[in-house]
Amino acid sequence: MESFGEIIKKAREENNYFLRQVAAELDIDQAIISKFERGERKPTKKQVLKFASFFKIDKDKILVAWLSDKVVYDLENETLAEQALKVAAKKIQYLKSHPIKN
Amino acid sequence: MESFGEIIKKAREENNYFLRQVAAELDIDQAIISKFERGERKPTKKQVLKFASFFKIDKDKILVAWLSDKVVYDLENETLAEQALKVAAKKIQYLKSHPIKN
DNA sequence: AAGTTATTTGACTATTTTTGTCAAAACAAA
DNA sequence: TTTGTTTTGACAAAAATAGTCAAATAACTT
Repeated sequence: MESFGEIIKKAREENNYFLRQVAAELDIDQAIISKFERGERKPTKKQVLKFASFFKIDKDKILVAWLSDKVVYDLENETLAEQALKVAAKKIQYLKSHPIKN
Repeated sequence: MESFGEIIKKAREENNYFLRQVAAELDIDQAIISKFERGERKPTKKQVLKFASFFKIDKDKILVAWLSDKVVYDLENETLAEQALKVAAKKIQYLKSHPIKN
């Protein structure tokens, strides 16, 4: 149940990298990575995948962390968050069973 | 499990309004309302509440529809949607039990 | 079918939000 | 203090979202 930021910070520390080094490797400003780690900014999907491949983090794991962070962001400070999640689950279920829309 | 658009379209039709009239009442361009009804655009929270009060729709109901639409939007086309939702639920649960952050 | 009214579409602009860059401040280790 | 790392914040750039409007389309009505 980790956040994206926790995952990449842990990975960075376990692999003994400085922000500067990761920044150079991934070509992302180190200030931004610092913000990612602390959840102050949210990465793009492309950036998420860069981290996954560099640190060899399971793609699904990191994507789930990232996606769920986005959802949490949408719902935080909303008292109806839980209800909304349940309804969202049903809607997604529905969309899955009913093929495409276009 | 309705979407925001379905709710307001139904309300408009049941109350026998033309888009033009709702647009005038709520001071929202009718083209935009047309797009709301068909899910082509997403309203702001303020707009959602305008609709609720004008049509006397239960606030919670319409807000849940709106919030869940947003979540669905975040997750659509993502195969990990269900997993992300579950994790998001846990995270929100956690945030609720653990007071404020600031 | 023609005329009238309602809805939808799309091009355009404006506004807001998000993203990236950079240097300086703050922090940590020695 | 000196050196090295991380964090912060101001700013610019870019992208996403929102609003406006007129014309096209669709739906009624006669």
